[in-house]
This record gives sequence, structure tokens and C-alpha cells, in this order.
Amino acid sequence: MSTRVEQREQTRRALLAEGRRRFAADGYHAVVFDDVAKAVGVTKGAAYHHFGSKAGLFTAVVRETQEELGTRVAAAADAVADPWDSFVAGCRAFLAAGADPEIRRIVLVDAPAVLGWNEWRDMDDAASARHLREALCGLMSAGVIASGPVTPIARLLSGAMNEAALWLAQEPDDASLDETAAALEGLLAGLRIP
Amino acid sequence: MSTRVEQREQTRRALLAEGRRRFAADGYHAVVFDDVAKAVGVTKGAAYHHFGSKAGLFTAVVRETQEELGTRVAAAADAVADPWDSFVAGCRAFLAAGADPEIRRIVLVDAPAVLGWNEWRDMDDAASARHLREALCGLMSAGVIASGPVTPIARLLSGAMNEAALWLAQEPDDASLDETAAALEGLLAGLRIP
DNA sequence: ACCTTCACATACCCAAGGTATGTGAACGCG
DNA sequence: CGCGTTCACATACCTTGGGTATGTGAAGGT
Repeated sequence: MSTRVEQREQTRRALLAEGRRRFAADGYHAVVFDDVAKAVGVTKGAAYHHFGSKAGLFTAVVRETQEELGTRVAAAADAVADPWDSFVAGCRAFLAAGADPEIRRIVLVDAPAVLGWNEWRDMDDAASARHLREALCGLMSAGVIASGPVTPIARLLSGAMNEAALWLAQEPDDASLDETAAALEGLLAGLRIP
Repeated sequence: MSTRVEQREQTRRALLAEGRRRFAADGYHAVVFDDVAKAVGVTKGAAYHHFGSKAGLFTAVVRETQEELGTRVAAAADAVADPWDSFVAGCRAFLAAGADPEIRRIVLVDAPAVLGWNEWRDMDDAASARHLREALCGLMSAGVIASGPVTPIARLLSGAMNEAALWLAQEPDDASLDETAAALEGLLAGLRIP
């Protein structure tokens, strides 16, 4: 509490957390930067000292949220041994994550518009899409799905799951999740080798 | 040029066209409303008289662009007789449309964030997704694909194609388009009845 | 003990969205 | 044709909010 580096980190984390709450609840545009700082008990100057701009704070929030999402999905996938089932478990975990308003609003809706699609793509690739590609590659090597160019399939699946996650946030019941997961498996069946 | 209703419509169309250009080129946030009006030769007051707000103009632009896209895709699909090939042709047309920066930036990137995802979803459904669902229903009735719940499949496919279209805008060569279309057909193959 | 660094606070600027009000030409009506 | 009304704009103004320049006092090194 007394050392400078501690204090700095504490303020930074508080701003990040408060920003994350507000960005998720109200959307990027409706959040006023000064209010975030005041809610934490510091002034705008402090927030600018840490993040440089409103978009800077948002970027940090997106990164944090993205990484958590990636970790969560990877954990769900790693909990299953069979390659194919592991893959399906990961997809399911991603779909379920869409119910989380922080992921929904921050990562899927606002981030592409605020950061620009190119930056968003880079961050998404580092946090999620990369894992997807690797998983698909693994399935190909294991002979579970047909070999071929991985990238376009990964992009299609990534988009499909992003969109589906947004829809599932509207109907957060297990039945909808199951139905969507089943439809997704139906599509993936096209790639499988019997 | 003299009657009032003519003049009104002319101004409205000019604002719409200029807005569309700028929103596509610079993104919603970077466009300044007053500049759009000035570029058309009227003042901000006129633009507010017509559209009520910056978001109002943007909404009108999105609607126009969405409808054009829907028409374009439907036309491509209708040009082919065989149900399955018609469906594939429609998907391909949609993917190719992603290369258009107006569609890309306005409809796919900015619209969800500016209008909110719910409103965006409604507009997208009216312009595109509805056609997709109907096409899938038709394929089911015709016995081309397996029967089942259409909605989740339509959502997955819609998201997949939206994302793929954004990627294809980065690599606007025919090879990438073909590769993506092939991957999409690979997924769709999971639904087909042999 | 002294000076430097740095995490903030304070005060200010200005771009841009939005609004309230004015105005003159087109339109309906007798 | 004269006259009041409507309405498509113009003008002037307000306000919010992101961003910046500068000050300050306490922590940290020497």
C-alpha cells in the first residue's frame, strides 16, 4: 500500500476492473472516461497516465477479457481426452461463454468497431483463433477429419461460433445451447472421416 | 428542381450518398456530421431535419446497404436452377460482397456497435438471414439436406459467412474466394443426404 | 539531507453532437 | 390573385466529453 510500484499496480487494476464493468454494461460509447476514474477514486489525469486514452483503457480491457476467454475454452478442451470430444467440448465452452455480457458486448460487439477490425483480428487470433487452428490441425494429423487447408475452415468456424454465442446470450437456456451445439456438430460432420 | 417534395428528396439522397461514402471510408466515429452536410452543400440543420441524429443517418445508410446486399445475393441465387447449386451460388455471392468496403465497414463492423446488436440483428434478419432460413427450409423440403431445426444452422452459417467475408476483403483474389467457398461446401456436406 | 522520479491532481482547451429559433420560398385556399 | 400556412432549410448557440499542459507532494535512490 505504501510502495510506489504497489500503489501503481493497484490503481491500474482498479481502473481496469471498473472499465470492464462499465464497458460491458453500457457499451464503449456510453462510458465516460472521467466517470470511470472518479468511481475508482482518482482523477482523469491518473487514468490518462496509465492508459493514454479511452481507447487505450478499452484495449487493455479487451485483451484481458480475450485472454480469460481463451484460457477458459482451452481448459474445457483439455479436460477431455479423446481428440474429437475435446474439440467439441471446447466449442461448447465457447458458445456458453457468449452468455457472459462482458464477452458479448466488449469482445464481440464493440471491439471490432473501436479497435478496428484488423487489430481485433490480431488479438482474437492470439487468444482464440490460434487454438482453433491448432486443434483442427491436430484432428487432421490424427486422421479424424479430412486433410486440407485449415485456415478457411478455422475462420468459418470462428465466425459461426461468434455469431451463435451472441444469439445464445438472448436465450440462455440449456436447450438452445444443446440445439446449437448439435447443429455445429452436424456441420463438422462434413469434415469427418468415418 | 423547383417543387418542394423534389428538392427534399434530392437533398435526402445526397446526404445519404455522401454519408455512405464517408462511413465506408473512415468509419462511423471518424465521420463528422457537419462535414457530411457541408460536402453536400447544406448545413447541419438540414441534415438534422432529415435524419434527426448522426446515428439516424447511419441507420438509413445501413438499411440501404443491407437491402442492396440482400438483393444482390438473391439475384445470384435465383440465376441458378438446381436448388443446391442455387444455394451455393448465393453463399458465394455473399462472400464476394465482403470485398465491398461499404458492406464490410458499415454493415459488418460498425453497425452492430452503433445500432446495438439487437437492432442490427433485426435488420440483418429482414435483409439477409431470412432468405438464408428460407433457402435452408427449401432444401430440407426438397430432401437435399437432412431435416431438423433450421434456425441454429442459419445462424451458424450467417456468422461463418460474415466472418469469412471480412477476411476475404483482405485477400481479394479469386483463389482465396474459391478456397473459402470450398471449405464452406465441405461443412455443408455434413448436412446433405447422399 | 538533497535531488530526482513519478503517480497522480488541477485547470484548461476545443472538437463535435445536438438544439432553439429565424427565414424565405413553395403550397393550399378563398 | 392575394394571403396565411407549411416546411425545408440556415444561423447561432449550448453542452458534453475526450484530450493536454502543467503543477505537486511523496517515494526512492545517492
